[in-house]
Amino acid sequence: MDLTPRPLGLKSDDTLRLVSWNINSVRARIHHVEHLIETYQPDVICLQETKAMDDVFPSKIFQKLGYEHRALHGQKSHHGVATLSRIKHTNEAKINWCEKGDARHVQVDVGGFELHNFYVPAGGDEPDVTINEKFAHKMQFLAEMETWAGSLNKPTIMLGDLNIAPLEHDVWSHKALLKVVSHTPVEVEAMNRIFKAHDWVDAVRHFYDDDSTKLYTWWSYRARDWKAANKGRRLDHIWVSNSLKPALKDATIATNLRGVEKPSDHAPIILDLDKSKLPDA
DNA sequence: ATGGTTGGCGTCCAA
Repeated sequence: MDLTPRPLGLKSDDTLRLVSWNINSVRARIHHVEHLIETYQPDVICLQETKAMDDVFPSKIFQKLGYEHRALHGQKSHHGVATLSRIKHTNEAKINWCEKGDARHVQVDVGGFELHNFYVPAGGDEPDVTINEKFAHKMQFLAEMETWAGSLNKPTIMLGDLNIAPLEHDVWSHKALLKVVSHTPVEVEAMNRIFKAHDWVDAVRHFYDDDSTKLYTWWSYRARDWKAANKGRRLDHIWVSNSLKPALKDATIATNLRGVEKPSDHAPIILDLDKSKLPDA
């Protein structure tokens, strides 16, 4: 079975290509980044779970590959996000979600929109806020995102590892996962509230709008054969303001990068935007 | 079948 939803067409000069990828350690997988860049030539790369402080982030390698503009929000051992760009970005900022000091967000202005790169807490094993502090943290994070989304007043793209698979066909088995953190109704409802708090478009599902199409971005390391089992979940997302909808060109999930040696457990997700239909930068 | 694997300044934790 071919897991790639649909290959992207050749990248043309009028395309702005965005990638979001939970890389699970940027240092362990720097060659995978090089492979991603060779294959797709993205203009902007948003990474999550970089697991590296800014002083050990492989900035020189990205510089050499043409990503001169970097917004790093790193943390030792855990979390960490980074937005790397070939085009100039401005107004770099970080939000301290849940007042925990975790490196789970970085934003920039680029390409005529605000770009927010997120790593939402996974939430632990037990979907019960009264006994699982990690799940309580996840729910609080989502509540803060709802308020944040309601306050947006510019064309915005938000993306990253949101650690929720909202739709029935965003998981391999809706029924089997109803009580599994990432697909519980309480999480999906919280995600839907964020979706309603701003005029969002789910930019990846937009190109596969037949809701019966299974789309996954993550496959557990624990499966003997991830591809054969194909018990995936769509945990990674790109949402764009409705005002940016005319610029949407194509999207895909780069499952080839889940199949390489020592892969991340997440595949990159890729969005192509029509530069001529974006607001002036 | 409640297992299984991965990365990190790590000898367990979080994912």
